[in-house]
Amino acid sequence: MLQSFTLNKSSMANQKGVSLKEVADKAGVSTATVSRVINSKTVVKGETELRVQKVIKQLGYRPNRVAQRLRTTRGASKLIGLLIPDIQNPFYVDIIRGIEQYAYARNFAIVIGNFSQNEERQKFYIEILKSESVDAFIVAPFPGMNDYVKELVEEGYAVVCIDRGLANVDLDVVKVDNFQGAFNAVEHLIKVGHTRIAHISGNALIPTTMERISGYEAALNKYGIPIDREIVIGRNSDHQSGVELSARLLDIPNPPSAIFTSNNLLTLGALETIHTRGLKIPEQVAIVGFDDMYWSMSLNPPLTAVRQSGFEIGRITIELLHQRIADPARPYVSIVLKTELIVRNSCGYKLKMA
Amino acid sequence: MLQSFTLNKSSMANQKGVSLKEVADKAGVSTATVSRVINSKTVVKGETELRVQKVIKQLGYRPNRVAQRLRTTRGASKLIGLLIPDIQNPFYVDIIRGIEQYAYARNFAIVIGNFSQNEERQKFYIEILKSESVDAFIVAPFPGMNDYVKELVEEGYAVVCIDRGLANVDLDVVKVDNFQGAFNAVEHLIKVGHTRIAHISGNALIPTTMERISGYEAALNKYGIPIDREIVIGRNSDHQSGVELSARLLDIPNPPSAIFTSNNLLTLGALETIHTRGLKIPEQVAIVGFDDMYWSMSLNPPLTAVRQSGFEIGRITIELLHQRIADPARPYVSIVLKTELIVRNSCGYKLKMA
DNA sequence: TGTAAAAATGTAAACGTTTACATAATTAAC
DNA sequence: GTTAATTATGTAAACGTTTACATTTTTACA
Repeated sequence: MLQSFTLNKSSMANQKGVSLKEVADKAGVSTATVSRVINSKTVVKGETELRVQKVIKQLGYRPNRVAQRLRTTRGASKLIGLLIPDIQNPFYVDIIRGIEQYAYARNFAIVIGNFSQNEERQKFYIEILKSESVDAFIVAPFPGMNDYVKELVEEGYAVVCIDRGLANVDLDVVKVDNFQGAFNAVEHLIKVGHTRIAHISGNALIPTTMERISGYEAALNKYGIPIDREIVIGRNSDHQSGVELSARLLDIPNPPSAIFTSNNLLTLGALETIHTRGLKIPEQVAIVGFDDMYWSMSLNPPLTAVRQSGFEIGRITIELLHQRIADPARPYVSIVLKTELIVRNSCGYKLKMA
Repeated sequence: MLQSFTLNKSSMANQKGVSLKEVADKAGVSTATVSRVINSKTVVKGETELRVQKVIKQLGYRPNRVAQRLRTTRGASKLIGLLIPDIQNPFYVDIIRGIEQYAYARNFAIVIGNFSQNEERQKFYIEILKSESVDAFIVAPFPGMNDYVKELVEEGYAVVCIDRGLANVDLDVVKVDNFQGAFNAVEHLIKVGHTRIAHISGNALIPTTMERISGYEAALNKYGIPIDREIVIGRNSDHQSGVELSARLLDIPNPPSAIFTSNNLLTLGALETIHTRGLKIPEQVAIVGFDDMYWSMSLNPPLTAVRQSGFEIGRITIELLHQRIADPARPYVSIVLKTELIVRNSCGYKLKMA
């Protein structure tokens, strides 16, 4: 005899979850009471609360975040929009990890918009995120975004800028001490004996880039080494620029003995060129890069690098956002984290003890 | 005389956007008509449509996606949940980039849950994403997730698995030919003269891992090389495992002359150990890894690797999801992409021409 | 010109919550 | 044992859309 098929599968299809109303009915209370239990707003009488809790467990009820978001005013929608310039850059990945960890711990969800260093796309994502009713924006702002981000603040969104601030706009910023980080890196090169030190920088319109250039110059100045503009070059903060600009540096008649690169993609690009040409590091050309990576020791030789903790930046960002939402009038702060120079073998040791 | 301050700034704070109703009022039509114009569902009379469009432009109206999502049934909420095992792994980053690019082009937003290879956290994210009313899930399922993911399918979500499928559950899968990829890598090692080839594999509970082991074994078999279980070892698919397992391999009395690593994090870990010990690649130990990276040429020597296109996986995934939403009854498919062996300098050349 | 059919638009309910306000139950004060 | 104050709960509107259904306008055809 044939077994009858259970139709569970198809009958379950497209069912929406348990609603608050169902919980209310089953517990014999009003929807308001259930809502109050969930949000533990007003005190609900012990007995009632227990009964409602039980039904919630029993039915496996979970509030629909979309309905919550629609109903509540900004600041309670528990959603954060995250605008990332380049998700291929491990530094931003670290930031994302930090943000994610602490955001979900506070019951915030995050929506990521990776705009690939493209201004149009960043604008596009801002519009999308607005229509998703986010509470807050986390932005690493790109040149040309000043007005857009300013608008966000004026419209009442909580906004935190990471990695760099915004000219003429007051807001919360979490970044690292780029000047000091660059200074330390270049000073290290000088101390191990280099005097002809090049710098490959990133997008000149980003404050971070300029701060690192300043740190580079300050270190040279301190040791009385003249700055040669021919070997301070920059374009974009990407891998290809690293490949090409390092080639340009190595092609000049009097090439540098060391290169300081302004971020990890530039570093990797420069390494590609150096290896392709069969140059020995650090003997023929030394290199120190801004941004450490968890696999810097997998490079050959292991890379000396300026470490900035993206994870920590993420953590603090969420903290700031949380405060801002709780108190929109709190004064703006700018948090500047220290960097750390991780010395490995890509710079040479000549005068290290000097 | 004192200028009066404009209060625009503060009065704009916390304002919500322009609503459909406002558009309707200003255009002198009903909300239904505006909605129809937006969704171009029913034909709206030319003149009316033009008028509405004009008001939309004028007011800068954008539909509130949250309200849309609340109202519509599943499949129209234009939100995709993405469960990523490890955002630090560049392969998944490529997938994310592919997904993102094509998702936003189709007006889908994505929410990423990076569960860091943690089963509990994967479950946690699934619950969150459900309460965000996503249309669909993209999952690289972890051991122990079978039932959970199965449930998603049964509940009517569109689900696509990436990188690996699920035992006993029918669904759409996008992956690469792991067997062939591994086979090619190992065959290459054999052709350049290696016979004692080790394999560092990943998490044994993930199908991908097993397929790569099979490919490894098949290549050895083809050339009559006996399989030595002592040099086929695995643990997790992370950097630290690569560091430690490669050390173990190099410590045995009769160490391998070549290592085939099962993913990019293991490769980087192994490289760290090899460089730390000052071993020359490929003379003292050769290495070929699964997963190419955009900076494989920045390694020294440049890495020979099996390339799988994460970006392409992402593209196809969105395509499949789109089809599934349009036609929930479409038969399940499993898409298997070819890999490509990128030969660089980490394996040696001895018998390459043979 | 009148009527039926087709096309365009409007009305109002619904999605799942939260919350101001109203009401009911309890406690406190006399 | 009243009444007032307090506490607990309920009622219903609102958030911004979409959509089934109802109504109005237009078109087609006799």
